[in-house]
Amino acid sequence: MPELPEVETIRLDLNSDLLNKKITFLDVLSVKTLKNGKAFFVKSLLNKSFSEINRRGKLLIFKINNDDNYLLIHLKMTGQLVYFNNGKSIAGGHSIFSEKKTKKLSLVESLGGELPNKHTRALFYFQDGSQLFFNDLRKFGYLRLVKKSALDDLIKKNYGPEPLGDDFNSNYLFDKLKNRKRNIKSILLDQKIVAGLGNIYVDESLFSAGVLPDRIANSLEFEEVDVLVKNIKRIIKLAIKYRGTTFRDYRDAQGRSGSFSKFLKVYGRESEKCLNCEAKIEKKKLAGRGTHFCLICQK
DNA sequence: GTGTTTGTTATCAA
DNA sequence: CTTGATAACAAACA
Repeated sequence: MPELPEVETIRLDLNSDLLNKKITFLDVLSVKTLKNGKAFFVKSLLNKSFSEINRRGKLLIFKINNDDNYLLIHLKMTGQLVYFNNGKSIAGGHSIFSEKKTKKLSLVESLGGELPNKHTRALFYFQDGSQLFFNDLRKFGYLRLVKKSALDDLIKKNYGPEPLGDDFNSNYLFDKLKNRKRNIKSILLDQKIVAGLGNIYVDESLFSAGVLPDRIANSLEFEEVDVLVKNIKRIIKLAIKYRGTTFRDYRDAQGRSGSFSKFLKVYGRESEKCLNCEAKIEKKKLAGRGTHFCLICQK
């Protein structure tokens, strides 16, 4: 599922390729995917172009040239942004197929054939012939146009610091934890506390920090919080470097493919042997999520 | 038919 | 008011 590193990878790719290209055609195939009225949405974007693409947590923020509105795109669990330009393709987000199944497939095949397909919820055509598809199997993702003031309000209200920001540090997190009785995993999943972590990176960070996911927040010593923060930053940086875990682009010929999957130490390794000790990786449900951990390495 | 997958919000309870 | 826990959303797969 796209978390911060996957969304950041998409952002960087799109930023280098589709800025300032006029939108010559767009269509919304699933009205439910829009948070605005369709007519307003189409009218607001047609013949416009994006001047920059930013990100806050897992939310993509497209700035529009000469316009007050911003286009927000959230991929939620199964959203993808697929960009085609001159035969080269860039895909981002969650694949609807498992990794094993997609390995031998081309991009188009992995998406189930030609685009748009039955999961395409919106599409953009640009002046140079390039195309952007928003696919979302489960329809949790959305596209939304908002004014600057509304954008500022919703970010202030819903988003804590970026994990790689200087304002996300040991003192900050320790302060957030000291009066909380929730488990540490649910705290780290809370976007208001730190914006961008999801199930995979929380499990990985807690494992590397040696902290059990069901530890009560206020039971963590400062030293443990310090180690946790350092590991979150390290893992998020590494995951961005390797273009994310669920992200797959198919430009292997250009040598730009890469995946963080090979660095995963606990996520998806239920009942396999721990990479640090001889114990088996445990899995249980916590905070409503599949949660992976090692009983020996994490205290 | 059942359980599982998870980002975010709504809802309810304490 | 705050906090925390859980259901709901949706679709596909094992």
